[in-house]
Amino acid sequence: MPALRAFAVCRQISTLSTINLNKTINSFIANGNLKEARKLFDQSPHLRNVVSWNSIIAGYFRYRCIQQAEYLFDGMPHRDVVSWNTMLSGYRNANNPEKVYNCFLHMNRHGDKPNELTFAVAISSFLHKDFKHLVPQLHGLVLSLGISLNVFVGSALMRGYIDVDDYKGLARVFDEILVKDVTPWNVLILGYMKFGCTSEAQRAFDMMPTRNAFTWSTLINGYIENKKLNEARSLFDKMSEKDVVSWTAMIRGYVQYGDFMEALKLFKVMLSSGARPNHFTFSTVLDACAGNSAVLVGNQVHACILKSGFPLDVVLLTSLVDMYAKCGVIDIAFCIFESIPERNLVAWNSIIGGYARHGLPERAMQEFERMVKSGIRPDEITFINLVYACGHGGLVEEGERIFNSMVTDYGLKAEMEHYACMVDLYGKAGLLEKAEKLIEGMPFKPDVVVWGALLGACGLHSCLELGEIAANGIYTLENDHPAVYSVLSKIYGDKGVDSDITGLEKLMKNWRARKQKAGSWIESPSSISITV
DNA sequence: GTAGGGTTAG
Repeated sequence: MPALRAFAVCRQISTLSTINLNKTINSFIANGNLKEARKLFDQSPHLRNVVSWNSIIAGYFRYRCIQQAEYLFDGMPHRDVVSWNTMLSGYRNANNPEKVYNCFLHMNRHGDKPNELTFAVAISSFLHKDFKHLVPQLHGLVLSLGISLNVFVGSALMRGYIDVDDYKGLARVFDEILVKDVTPWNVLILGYMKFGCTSEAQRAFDMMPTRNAFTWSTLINGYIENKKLNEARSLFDKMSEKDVVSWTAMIRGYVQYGDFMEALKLFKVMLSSGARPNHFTFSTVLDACAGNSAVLVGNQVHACILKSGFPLDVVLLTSLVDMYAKCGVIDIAFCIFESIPERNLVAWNSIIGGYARHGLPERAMQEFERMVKSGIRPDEITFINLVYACGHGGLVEEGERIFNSMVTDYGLKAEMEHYACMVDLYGKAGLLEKAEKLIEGMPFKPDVVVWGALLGACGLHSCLELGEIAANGIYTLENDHPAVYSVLSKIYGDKGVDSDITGLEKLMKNWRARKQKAGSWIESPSSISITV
Protein backbone atom coordinates (compact mmCIF):
# COMPACT_ATOMS: atom_id res chain seq x y z
CA MET A 1 0.00 0.00 0.00
CA PRO A 2 2.73 2.51 0.82
CA ALA A 3 4.07 2.09 -2.71
CA LEU A 4 0.70 2.88 -4.16
CA ARG A 5 0.32 5.91 -1.92
CA ALA A 6 3.78 7.07 -2.87
CA PHE A 7 2.87 6.67 -6.49
CA ALA A 8 -0.30 8.70 -5.96
CA VAL A 9 1.64 11.43 -4.18
CA CYS A 10 4.26 11.40 -6.88
CA ARG A 11 1.62 11.65 -9.51
CA GLN A 12 0.03 14.51 -7.68
CA ILE A 13 3.35 16.30 -7.36
CA SER A 14 4.15 15.74 -11.00
CA THR A 15 0.69 16.92 -12.06
CA LEU A 16 1.08 20.00 -9.93
CA SER A 17 4.46 20.69 -11.39
CA THR A 18 3.17 20.22 -14.87
CA ILE A 19 0.53 22.82 -14.17
CA ASN A 20 3.21 25.14 -12.84
CA LEU A 21 5.41 24.43 -15.82
CA ASN A 22 2.63 25.29 -18.22
CA LYS A 23 1.74 28.41 -16.28
CA THR A 24 5.34 29.58 -16.40
CA ILE A 25 5.67 28.77 -20.09
CA ASN A 26 2.53 30.77 -20.81
CA SER A 27 3.63 33.75 -18.81
CA PHE A 28 6.97 33.76 -20.66
CA ILE A 29 5.10 33.66 -23.95
CA ALA A 30 2.71 36.42 -22.90
CA ASN A 31 5.71 38.62 -22.12
CA GLY A 32 7.22 37.89 -25.50
CA ASN A 33 10.04 35.82 -24.03
CA LEU A 34 9.78 32.86 -26.35
CA LYS A 35 13.37 31.79 -25.79
CA GLU A 36 12.94 31.35 -22.03
CA ALA A 37 9.68 29.49 -22.62
CA ARG A 38 11.42 27.12 -25.00
CA LYS A 39 14.37 26.65 -22.66
CA LEU A 40 12.07 25.67 -19.83
CA PHE A 41 10.17 23.36 -22.15
CA ASP A 42 13.38 21.64 -23.26
CA GLN A 43 14.61 21.30 -19.69
CA SER A 44 11.46 19.53 -18.49
CA PRO A 45 10.91 16.48 -20.68
CA HIS A 46 9.49 14.51 -17.74
CA LEU A 47 6.99 17.21 -16.74
CA ARG A 48 5.70 18.53 -20.01
CA ASN A 49 2.42 17.27 -21.42
CA VAL A 50 0.39 17.94 -24.55
CA VAL A 51 -0.69 21.32 -23.17
CA SER A 52 2.94 22.40 -22.91
CA TRP A 53 3.53 21.41 -26.52
CA ASN A 54 0.40 23.23 -27.63
CA SER A 55 1.40 26.36 -25.73
CA ILE A 56 4.85 26.51 -27.27
CA ILE A 57 3.46 25.93 -30.76
CA ALA A 58 0.86 28.68 -30.25
CA GLY A 59 3.65 30.92 -28.99
CA TYR A 60 5.71 30.34 -32.13
CA PHE A 61 2.71 31.21 -34.29
CA ARG A 62 2.01 34.32 -32.25
CA TYR A 63 5.48 35.61 -33.01
CA ARG A 64 5.34 34.43 -36.61
CA CYS A 65 7.93 31.65 -36.25
CA ILE A 66 5.90 29.30 -38.40
CA GLN A 67 8.72 26.93 -39.26
CA GLN A 68 9.58 26.31 -35.63
CA ALA A 69 5.90 25.68 -34.90
CA GLU A 70 5.74 23.15 -37.74
CA TYR A 71 8.95 21.46 -36.63
CA LEU A 72 7.66 21.06 -33.09
CA PHE A 73 4.26 19.85 -34.26
CA ASP A 74 5.86 17.19 -36.46
CA GLY A 75 7.89 15.93 -33.52
CA MET A 76 5.01 15.71 -31.06
CA PRO A 77 4.68 12.33 -29.33
CA HIS A 78 0.96 12.76 -28.90
CA ARG A 79 -1.47 15.25 -30.45
CA ASP A 80 -4.92 16.20 -29.31
CA VAL A 81 -7.61 18.20 -31.10
CA VAL A 82 -6.24 21.42 -29.60
CA SER A 83 -2.86 20.74 -31.23
CA TRP A 84 -4.51 20.52 -34.62
CA ASN A 85 -6.65 23.56 -33.96
CA THR A 86 -3.59 25.51 -32.90
CA MET A 87 -1.94 24.69 -36.22
CA LEU A 88 -5.06 25.57 -38.19
CA SER A 89 -5.47 28.83 -36.32
CA GLY A 90 -1.80 29.68 -36.82
CA TYR A 91 -2.05 29.12 -40.54
CA ARG A 92 -5.26 31.10 -40.64
CA ASN A 93 -3.65 34.08 -38.91
CA ALA A 94 -0.73 33.81 -41.30
CA ASN A 95 -3.31 34.14 -44.08
CA ASN A 96 -2.43 30.79 -45.57
CA PRO A 97 -5.69 28.98 -46.50
CA GLU A 98 -3.81 26.35 -48.48
CA LYS A 99 -1.97 25.17 -45.38
CA VAL A 100 -5.22 25.26 -43.42
CA TYR A 101 -6.76 23.03 -46.06
CA ASN A 102 -3.87 20.56 -46.06
CA CYS A 103 -3.71 20.49 -42.30
CA PHE A 104 -7.44 19.84 -42.13
CA LEU A 105 -7.12 16.91 -44.56
CA HIS A 106 -4.12 15.58 -42.66
CA MET A 107 -6.06 15.74 -39.40
CA ASN A 108 -8.96 13.77 -40.82
CA ARG A 109 -6.70 11.17 -42.43
CA HIS A 110 -4.91 10.85 -39.12
CA GLY A 111 -8.21 9.86 -37.57
CA ASP A 112 -8.49 12.82 -35.21
CA LYS A 113 -12.03 14.06 -34.98
CA PRO A 114 -12.53 17.76 -35.61
CA ASN A 115 -14.60 19.76 -33.13
CA GLU A 116 -16.62 23.00 -33.38
CA LEU A 117 -13.50 25.08 -33.20
CA THR A 118 -11.82 23.20 -36.01
CA PHE A 119 -14.67 24.16 -38.29
CA ALA A 120 -14.89 27.74 -37.07
CA VAL A 121 -11.20 28.23 -37.84
CA ALA A 122 -11.19 26.36 -41.16
CA ILE A 123 -14.28 28.12 -42.50
CA SER A 124 -13.16 31.57 -41.45
CA SER A 125 -9.79 31.08 -43.10
CA PHE A 126 -11.45 30.24 -46.43
CA LEU A 127 -13.46 33.47 -46.57
CA HIS A 128 -12.71 35.70 -49.56
CA LYS A 129 -10.29 33.07 -50.86
CA ASP A 130 -10.23 30.52 -53.65
CA PHE A 131 -11.22 27.96 -51.04
CA LYS A 132 -14.56 29.58 -50.30
CA HIS A 133 -16.37 27.00 -52.40
CA LEU A 134 -15.52 24.40 -49.79
CA VAL A 135 -17.88 26.09 -47.35
CA PRO A 136 -21.05 24.15 -48.29
CA GLN A 137 -19.05 20.92 -48.10
CA LEU A 138 -17.74 21.81 -44.66
CA HIS A 139 -21.31 22.53 -43.64
CA GLY A 140 -22.26 19.03 -44.78
CA LEU A 141 -19.40 17.57 -42.79
CA VAL A 142 -20.49 19.46 -39.67
CA LEU A 143 -23.97 17.98 -40.05
CA SER A 144 -22.77 14.44 -40.72
CA LEU A 145 -20.40 14.49 -37.74
CA GLY A 146 -23.28 15.53 -35.54
CA ILE A 147 -21.47 18.66 -34.41
CA SER A 148 -23.79 21.28 -33.00
CA LEU A 149 -23.94 24.62 -34.75
CA ASN A 150 -22.78 26.91 -32.00
CA VAL A 151 -22.46 30.65 -32.55
CA PHE A 152 -18.85 30.39 -33.67
CA VAL A 153 -19.29 27.70 -36.34
CA GLY A 154 -22.67 29.17 -37.25
CA SER A 155 -21.41 32.72 -37.74
CA ALA A 156 -18.43 31.54 -39.74
CA LEU A 157 -20.70 29.39 -41.94
CA MET A 158 -23.07 32.30 -42.48
CA ARG A 159 -20.19 34.44 -43.65
CA GLY A 160 -19.15 31.61 -45.93
CA TYR A 161 -22.58 31.47 -47.54
CA ILE A 162 -22.55 35.25 -48.02
CA ASP A 163 -19.20 34.80 -49.71
CA VAL A 164 -20.56 32.29 -52.23
CA ASP A 165 -23.71 34.41 -52.79
CA ASP A 166 -26.00 31.78 -51.29
CA TYR A 167 -28.91 33.67 -49.75
CA LYS A 168 -30.81 30.53 -48.80
CA GLY A 169 -27.74 28.94 -47.22
CA LEU A 170 -27.27 32.05 -45.10
CA ALA A 171 -30.87 31.99 -43.84
CA ARG A 172 -30.79 28.22 -43.28
CA VAL A 173 -27.68 28.32 -41.13
CA PHE A 174 -29.09 31.22 -39.13
CA ASP A 175 -32.16 29.11 -38.35
CA GLU A 176 -30.00 26.10 -37.51
CA ILE A 177 -28.13 27.95 -34.76
CA LEU A 178 -30.11 26.99 -31.69
CA VAL A 179 -28.70 29.41 -29.14
CA LYS A 180 -27.94 32.73 -30.79
CA ASP A 181 -26.07 35.65 -29.36
CA VAL A 182 -25.73 39.04 -31.05
CA THR A 183 -23.14 37.93 -33.64
CA PRO A 184 -25.30 35.67 -35.85
CA TRP A 185 -27.82 38.52 -35.97
CA ASN A 186 -25.08 40.91 -37.02
CA VAL A 187 -23.92 38.53 -39.73
CA LEU A 188 -27.52 38.17 -40.91
CA ILE A 189 -27.73 41.95 -41.31
CA LEU A 190 -24.38 41.96 -43.05
CA GLY A 191 -25.62 39.29 -45.46
CA TYR A 192 -28.95 40.93 -46.20
CA MET A 193 -27.09 44.15 -46.96
CA LYS A 194 -24.59 42.34 -49.22
CA PHE A 195 -27.54 40.86 -51.13
CA GLY A 196 -29.13 44.31 -51.42
CA CYS A 197 -32.08 43.45 -49.17
CA THR A 198 -32.04 46.59 -47.05
CA SER A 199 -35.57 46.22 -45.70
CA GLU A 200 -34.89 42.65 -44.52
CA ALA A 201 -31.75 43.92 -42.83
CA GLN A 202 -33.72 46.69 -41.15
CA ARG A 203 -36.34 44.17 -40.04
CA ALA A 204 -33.68 41.93 -38.52
CA PHE A 205 -32.24 44.99 -36.76
CA ASP A 206 -35.66 45.84 -35.33
CA MET A 207 -36.33 42.25 -34.27
CA MET A 208 -33.05 41.31 -32.65
CA PRO A 209 -33.04 41.03 -28.85
CA THR A 210 -29.79 42.91 -28.19
CA ARG A 211 -27.57 45.16 -30.28
CA ASN A 212 -23.98 46.23 -29.96
CA ALA A 213 -21.61 48.63 -31.74
CA PHE A 214 -21.06 46.10 -34.53
CA THR A 215 -24.78 46.00 -35.20
CA TRP A 216 -25.08 49.73 -35.77
CA SER A 217 -21.96 49.97 -37.89
CA THR A 218 -22.97 46.99 -40.00
CA LEU A 219 -26.39 48.48 -40.72
CA ILE A 220 -25.01 51.95 -41.46
CA ASN A 221 -22.36 50.50 -43.69
CA GLY A 222 -24.94 48.35 -45.46
CA TYR A 223 -27.08 51.36 -46.27
CA ILE A 224 -24.01 53.15 -47.60
CA GLU A 225 -23.10 50.13 -49.75
CA ASN A 226 -26.63 50.15 -51.13
CA LYS A 227 -26.39 53.85 -51.98
CA LYS A 228 -28.89 54.85 -49.31
CA LEU A 229 -26.82 57.57 -47.74
CA ASN A 230 -29.75 59.40 -46.15
CA GLU A 231 -30.94 56.26 -44.35
CA ALA A 232 -27.40 55.69 -43.16
CA ARG A 233 -27.19 59.24 -41.87
CA SER A 234 -30.49 59.21 -40.04
CA LEU A 235 -29.51 55.94 -38.39
CA PHE A 236 -26.13 57.41 -37.52
CA ASP A 237 -27.81 60.44 -35.96
CA LYS A 238 -29.95 58.11 -33.84
CA MET A 239 -26.92 56.34 -32.40
CA SER A 240 -26.56 57.25 -28.76
CA GLU A 241 -22.99 56.11 -28.43
CA LYS A 242 -21.19 56.70 -31.67
CA ASP A 243 -17.84 54.96 -31.77
CA VAL A 244 -14.87 55.67 -33.99
CA VAL A 245 -15.94 52.95 -36.44
CA SER A 246 -19.37 54.41 -37.06
CA TRP A 247 -17.96 57.93 -37.38
CA THR A 248 -15.41 56.70 -39.89
CA ALA A 249 -17.94 54.62 -41.81
CA MET A 250 -20.27 57.60 -42.15
CA ILE A 251 -17.49 59.95 -43.24
CA ARG A 252 -16.30 57.29 -45.66
CA GLY A 253 -19.84 57.07 -47.05
CA TYR A 254 -19.75 60.72 -48.10
CA VAL A 255 -16.28 60.30 -49.60
CA GLN A 256 -17.44 57.27 -51.59
CA TYR A 257 -20.21 59.23 -53.22
CA GLY A 258 -18.12 62.30 -53.87
CA ASP A 259 -19.59 64.56 -51.22
CA PHE A 260 -16.20 65.55 -49.86
CA MET A 261 -17.42 68.75 -48.24
CA GLU A 262 -20.02 66.89 -46.16
CA ALA A 263 -17.33 64.37 -45.21
CA LEU A 264 -15.09 67.14 -43.91
CA LYS A 265 -17.99 68.81 -42.10
CA LEU A 266 -18.82 65.56 -40.36
CA PHE A 267 -15.18 65.10 -39.40
CA LYS A 268 -15.30 68.49 -37.73
CA VAL A 269 -18.44 67.51 -35.85
CA MET A 270 -16.67 64.33 -34.80
CA LEU A 271 -13.73 66.27 -33.36
CA SER A 272 -15.95 68.70 -31.47
CA SER A 273 -17.94 65.80 -30.03
CA GLY A 274 -14.76 64.63 -28.36
CA ALA A 275 -14.50 61.37 -30.31
CA ARG A 276 -10.95 60.38 -31.12
CA PRO A 277 -10.12 59.60 -34.73
CA ASN A 278 -7.90 56.65 -35.55
CA HIS A 279 -5.83 55.55 -38.56
CA PHE A 280 -8.93 54.66 -40.53
CA THR A 281 -10.52 58.03 -39.85
CA PHE A 282 -7.44 60.03 -40.81
CA SER A 283 -6.92 58.04 -43.94
CA THR A 284 -10.57 58.56 -44.95
CA VAL A 285 -10.48 62.27 -44.19
CA LEU A 286 -7.29 62.67 -46.23
CA ASP A 287 -9.19 61.02 -49.07
CA ALA A 288 -11.87 63.67 -48.68
CA CYS A 289 -9.24 66.42 -48.82
CA ALA A 290 -7.75 64.86 -51.94
CA GLY A 291 -11.15 64.66 -53.60
CA ASN A 292 -11.87 68.25 -52.72
CA SER A 293 -8.38 69.48 -53.65
CA ALA A 294 -8.53 70.97 -50.17
CA VAL A 295 -4.86 71.31 -49.43
CA LEU A 296 -5.39 73.75 -46.57
CA VAL A 297 -7.66 71.33 -44.74
CA GLY A 298 -5.26 68.56 -45.74
CA ASN A 299 -2.46 70.47 -44.04
CA GLN A 300 -4.54 70.81 -40.91
CA VAL A 301 -5.35 67.11 -40.89
CA HIS A 302 -1.66 66.39 -41.36
CA ALA A 303 -0.91 68.58 -38.33
CA CYS A 304 -3.73 66.91 -36.46
CA ILE A 305 -2.20 63.49 -37.08
CA LEU A 306 1.21 64.68 -35.90
CA LYS A 307 -0.28 66.31 -32.79
CA SER A 308 -2.29 63.24 -31.89
CA GLY A 309 0.96 61.33 -31.68
CA PHE A 310 -0.17 58.56 -33.97
CA PRO A 311 2.68 56.54 -35.40
CA LEU A 312 2.82 57.34 -39.10
CA ASP A 313 2.58 53.94 -40.73
CA VAL A 314 2.81 53.11 -44.44
CA VAL A 315 -0.92 53.43 -44.96
CA LEU A 316 -1.21 56.84 -43.38
CA LEU A 317 1.91 58.15 -45.11
CA THR A 318 0.57 56.86 -48.42
CA SER A 319 -2.71 58.67 -47.78
CA LEU A 320 -0.69 61.84 -47.22
CA VAL A 321 1.28 61.27 -50.42
CA ASP A 322 -1.96 60.78 -52.29
CA MET A 323 -3.58 63.85 -50.75
CA TYR A 324 -0.68 66.19 -51.51
CA ALA A 325 -0.31 64.79 -55.02
CA LYS A 326 -4.01 65.18 -55.77
CA CYS A 327 -3.98 68.69 -54.36
CA GLY A 328 -1.22 69.61 -56.78
CA VAL A 329 1.65 69.75 -54.28
CA ILE A 330 3.71 67.00 -55.86
CA ASP A 331 7.00 68.11 -54.26
CA ILE A 332 5.67 67.65 -50.74
CA ALA A 333 4.07 64.39 -51.84
CA PHE A 334 7.48 63.21 -53.00
CA CYS A 335 9.20 64.30 -49.76
CA ILE A 336 6.69 62.31 -47.72
CA PHE A 337 7.04 59.37 -50.06
CA GLU A 338 10.79 59.44 -49.55
CA SER A 339 10.27 59.36 -45.80
CA ILE A 340 8.38 56.06 -45.93
CA PRO A 341 10.79 53.46 -44.55
CA GLU A 342 9.24 50.39 -46.11
CA ARG A 343 7.39 51.31 -49.27
CA ASN A 344 4.88 48.81 -50.46
CA LEU A 345 3.06 48.46 -53.76
CA VAL A 346 0.31 50.94 -52.89
CA ALA A 347 2.81 53.58 -51.81
CA TRP A 348 4.69 53.26 -55.11
CA ASN A 349 1.45 53.37 -57.05
CA SER A 350 0.52 56.58 -55.26
CA ILE A 351 3.65 58.48 -56.20
CA ILE A 352 3.67 57.11 -59.76
CA GLY A 353 0.01 58.10 -60.10
CA GLY A 354 0.86 61.54 -58.73
CA TYR A 355 3.49 62.14 -61.38
CA ALA A 356 1.15 60.73 -64.01
CA ARG A 357 -1.59 63.22 -63.13
CA HIS A 358 0.95 66.03 -63.15
CA GLY A 359 1.88 65.22 -66.73
CA LEU A 360 5.39 64.15 -65.76
CA PRO A 361 5.79 60.79 -67.49
CA GLU A 362 9.57 60.79 -67.15
CA ARG A 363 9.35 61.13 -63.39
CA ALA A 364 6.65 58.45 -63.30
CA MET A 365 8.92 56.13 -65.28
CA GLN A 366 11.89 56.89 -63.03
CA GLU A 367 9.91 55.94 -59.95
CA PHE A 368 8.69 52.82 -61.72
CA GLU A 369 12.28 51.76 -62.38
CA ARG A 370 13.19 52.40 -58.75
CA MET A 371 10.19 50.40 -57.67
CA VAL A 372 11.15 47.38 -59.77
CA LYS A 373 14.76 47.65 -58.58
CA SER A 374 13.63 47.64 -54.96
CA GLY A 375 11.98 44.31 -55.58
CA ILE A 376 8.32 45.37 -55.55
CA ARG A 377 6.29 43.73 -58.27
CA PRO A 378 4.00 46.12 -60.16
CA ASP A 379 0.29 45.36 -60.48
CA GLU A 380 -2.50 46.43 -62.84
CA ILE A 381 -2.82 49.83 -61.17
CA THR A 382 0.87 50.60 -61.65
CA PHE A 383 0.42 50.10 -65.37
CA ILE A 384 -2.76 52.16 -65.55
CA ASN A 385 -0.76 55.00 -64.03
CA LEU A 386 2.17 54.52 -66.39
CA VAL A 387 0.11 54.34 -69.57
CA TYR A 388 -1.91 57.32 -68.37
CA ALA A 389 1.34 59.20 -67.73
CA CYS A 390 2.58 58.46 -71.24
CA GLY A 391 -0.73 59.66 -72.67
CA HIS A 392 -0.39 62.96 -70.86
CA GLY A 393 3.18 63.39 -71.99
CA GLY A 394 2.51 62.36 -75.59
CA LEU A 395 4.95 59.43 -75.32
CA VAL A 396 3.20 57.09 -77.74
CA GLU A 397 5.97 54.55 -78.26
CA GLU A 398 6.85 54.42 -74.60
CA GLY A 399 3.17 53.87 -73.77
CA GLU A 400 2.94 51.01 -76.27
CA ARG A 401 6.09 49.47 -74.85
CA ILE A 402 4.73 49.65 -71.30
CA PHE A 403 1.35 48.27 -72.35
CA ASN A 404 3.00 45.27 -74.01
CA SER A 405 5.51 44.77 -71.23
CA MET A 406 2.68 44.49 -68.73
CA VAL A 407 1.42 41.39 -70.51
CA THR A 408 4.66 39.78 -71.67
CA ASP A 409 7.04 40.64 -68.82
CA TYR A 410 4.69 40.68 -65.86
CA GLY A 411 1.97 38.27 -66.92
CA LEU A 412 -0.80 40.74 -66.13
CA LYS A 413 -4.01 40.94 -68.08
CA ALA A 414 -4.90 44.17 -69.85
CA GLU A 415 -8.20 45.36 -68.37
CA MET A 416 -10.74 47.93 -69.48
CA GLU A 417 -8.87 50.78 -67.79
CA HIS A 418 -5.64 49.96 -69.62
CA TYR A 419 -7.44 49.99 -72.94
CA ALA A 420 -9.11 53.27 -72.02
CA CYS A 421 -5.72 54.81 -71.28
CA MET A 422 -4.29 53.47 -74.54
CA VAL A 423 -7.24 54.84 -76.51
CA ASP A 424 -6.69 58.15 -74.76
CA LEU A 425 -2.98 58.01 -75.56
CA TYR A 426 -3.54 57.30 -79.26
CA GLY A 427 -6.42 59.77 -79.40
CA LYS A 428 -4.49 62.66 -77.87
CA ALA A 429 -1.64 62.00 -80.33
CA GLY A 430 -4.12 62.14 -83.22
CA LEU A 431 -3.71 58.45 -84.05
CA LEU A 432 -7.45 57.90 -84.24
CA GLU A 433 -7.25 54.87 -86.53
CA LYS A 434 -4.97 53.10 -84.09
CA ALA A 435 -7.39 53.91 -81.30
CA GLU A 436 -10.29 52.52 -83.30
CA LYS A 437 -8.36 49.34 -84.16
CA LEU A 438 -7.45 48.83 -80.53
CA ILE A 439 -11.10 49.06 -79.53
CA GLU A 440 -12.07 46.60 -82.24
CA GLY A 441 -9.45 44.13 -81.02
CA MET A 442 -10.44 44.32 -77.36
CA PRO A 443 -11.37 40.99 -75.76
CA PHE A 444 -14.46 42.60 -74.21
CA LYS A 445 -17.05 45.18 -75.15
CA PRO A 446 -15.89 48.75 -74.57
CA ASP A 447 -17.39 50.64 -71.63
CA VAL A 448 -18.32 54.32 -71.30
CA VAL A 449 -14.78 55.29 -70.34
CA VAL A 450 -13.27 53.74 -73.48
CA TRP A 451 -15.87 55.33 -75.73
CA GLY A 452 -15.45 58.57 -73.81
CA ALA A 453 -11.71 58.56 -74.44
CA LEU A 454 -12.36 58.06 -78.13
CA LEU A 455 -15.03 60.74 -78.19
CA GLY A 456 -12.75 63.18 -76.40
CA ALA A 457 -10.03 62.54 -78.95
CA CYS A 458 -12.50 63.05 -81.79
CA GLY A 459 -13.47 66.36 -80.25
CA LEU A 460 -9.83 67.35 -80.04
CA HIS A 461 -9.16 66.47 -83.65
CA SER A 462 -12.61 67.26 -85.06
CA CYS A 463 -13.29 63.80 -86.39
CA LEU A 464 -17.00 63.58 -87.09
CA GLU A 465 -17.37 60.02 -88.34
CA LEU A 466 -15.60 58.32 -85.45
CA GLY A 467 -17.06 60.82 -82.99
CA GLU A 468 -20.56 59.71 -83.87
CA ILE A 469 -19.59 56.06 -83.48
CA ALA A 470 -18.20 56.83 -80.04
CA ALA A 471 -21.27 58.88 -79.08
CA ASN A 472 -23.54 56.04 -80.13
CA GLY A 473 -21.38 53.60 -78.21
CA ILE A 474 -21.93 55.69 -75.09
CA TYR A 475 -25.63 56.06 -75.84
CA THR A 476 -26.15 52.30 -75.96
CA LEU A 477 -24.65 52.00 -72.49
CA GLU A 478 -25.86 55.13 -70.75
CA ASN A 479 -28.52 57.26 -72.32
CA ASP A 480 -27.89 60.17 -70.01
CA HIS A 481 -24.27 61.14 -70.30
CA PRO A 482 -23.56 64.85 -69.88
CA ALA A 483 -20.30 65.23 -71.79
CA VAL A 484 -21.51 63.84 -75.11
CA TYR A 485 -23.55 66.84 -76.18
CA SER A 486 -20.81 69.40 -75.72
CA VAL A 487 -18.17 67.35 -77.51
CA LEU A 488 -20.42 66.52 -80.45
CA SER A 489 -21.56 70.09 -80.87
CA LYS A 490 -17.95 71.20 -80.88
CA ILE A 491 -17.19 68.77 -83.68
CA TYR A 492 -20.26 69.90 -85.61
CA GLY A 493 -19.21 73.49 -85.10
CA ASP A 494 -15.66 72.81 -86.29
CA LYS A 495 -16.93 70.94 -89.30
CA GLY A 496 -19.63 73.51 -90.06
CA VAL A 497 -22.29 70.80 -90.03
CA ASP A 498 -25.83 71.60 -89.02
CA SER A 499 -26.45 69.06 -86.32
CA ASP A 500 -30.13 68.91 -87.18
CA ILE A 501 -29.33 67.30 -90.52
CA THR A 502 -27.66 64.37 -88.85
CA GLY A 503 -30.77 63.61 -86.87
CA LEU A 504 -28.71 63.38 -83.73
CA GLU A 505 -30.12 66.57 -82.32
CA LYS A 506 -33.26 64.73 -81.28
CA LEU A 507 -31.20 61.97 -79.77
CA MET A 508 -29.16 64.43 -77.82
CA LYS A 509 -32.22 66.09 -76.38
CA ASN A 510 -33.25 62.72 -75.07
CA TRP A 511 -29.96 62.46 -73.30
CA ARG A 512 -31.03 65.38 -71.16
CA ALA A 513 -27.46 66.51 -71.42
CA ARG A 514 -26.20 68.63 -68.63
CA LYS A 515 -23.11 70.68 -68.45
CA GLN A 516 -20.54 68.94 -66.35
CA LYS A 517 -19.69 70.53 -63.06
CA ALA A 518 -16.37 72.28 -63.26
CA GLY A 519 -13.79 71.67 -60.55
CA SER A 520 -11.36 74.15 -59.11
CA TRP A 521 -8.00 73.78 -57.45
CA ILE A 522 -8.56 76.93 -55.49
CA GLU A 523 -10.27 76.38 -52.21
CA SER A 524 -13.62 78.00 -51.67
CA PRO A 525 -13.76 80.55 -48.84
CA SER A 526 -16.31 78.38 -47.07
CA SER A 527 -13.72 75.64 -46.67
CA ILE A 528 -13.60 74.12 -43.27
CA SER A 529 -10.88 74.64 -40.78
CA ILE A 530 -9.94 71.86 -38.46
CA THR A 531 -8.83 72.56 -34.94
CA VAL A 532 -7.69 70.13 -32.32
C1' DG B 1 -5.11 25.34 -19.41
C1' DT B 2 -3.63 25.51 -25.12
C1' DA B 3 -7.57 26.95 -30.09
C1' DG B 4 -12.75 30.52 -31.79
C1' DG B 5 -17.47 34.38 -34.89
C1' DG B 6 -19.33 40.06 -36.64
C1' DT B 7 -17.83 46.86 -38.39
C1' DT B 8 -14.02 51.35 -40.60
C1' DA B 9 -8.22 52.59 -44.26
C1' DG B 10 -3.87 54.00 -48.69
